[in-house]
Parts: sequence; C-alpha cells; structure tokens
Amino acid sequence: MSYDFYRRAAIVCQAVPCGKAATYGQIALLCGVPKNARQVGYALNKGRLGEDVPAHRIVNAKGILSGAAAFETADLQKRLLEKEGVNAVRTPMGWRVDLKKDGWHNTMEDALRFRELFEELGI
DNA sequence: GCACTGACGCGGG
DNA sequence: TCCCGCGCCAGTG
Repeated sequence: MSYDFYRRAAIVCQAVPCGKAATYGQIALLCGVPKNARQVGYALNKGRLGEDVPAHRIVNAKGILSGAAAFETADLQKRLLEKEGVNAVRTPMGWRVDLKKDGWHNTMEDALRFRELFEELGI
C-alpha cells in the first residue's frame, strides 16, 4: 500500500540536484501525497529509500537540518551541504540553510512529469 | 485493535 | 524569530 509511496519518494529524492536542498513536505507533495511529510523523514531515517539517496539535501520547511539525530556526527549533514556550496548558519533551532537561495524550486511541469512517470511505472 | 512515536507542517501569539 | 498546540499518518509493540 504505502510501499508505492516509498518508491516514489526514492525517485523524487534522487532528483534533487546537487547544491540544492528540498523539504520533506516538498518531497511528499511531488509524490502526490502532501500529507506524508513525516513518512519521508521516517523512510530516510530507516534507510528505507536505499543507499544512493542524497539524504543530506532534505530539510524541514524552515530549512533546519535534522542534525545528529540522523547522521553519524552532529555536523555531517552541514559539511556535506557546504561541500556542495550550500552554506548553513547557526540558529537556536539548529543549522539552517537559506531555502530562498539554495532551495530546490519546482515548477508545475516538474510535478506533472513525476506524476506521469509514476503512472507509467505503475507505482 | 490500541497506544505510542517521530529527520513534519502550519497557524497563532 | 521563537515557542506552542494541533493535525497527520505509517510503523511498531
């Protein structure tokens, strides 16, 4: 049932370009299930989407990095992002990236292309 | 079936 | 900006 969701999520996550950051809600939306933002985080945490997904490029709606909870060290995600040219700033909430500048901004066509891709894959 | 548990999101104060 | 509460939903025991 929700297995299709994870397959879709894996595809969308891998489509996030290097040097850009996407939000959980954004991934869920492109998967066609806007309310499943939490499942995206769950899936990444459990490695449910596979090994080759750029998990460090996924942040929450405010641009806050998940940090130590999910990576080896507290600043691994931050280092990976900065290596791609995305810099994070320290805030009381944690490290944050500027989604205005480094966010992955999707167009309506992107969403449409994913939708038909899923359709032809039957997932 | 029931009760937690989250890498979440959004509106309000 | 920050903090809080509520809504959401698949997994897990």
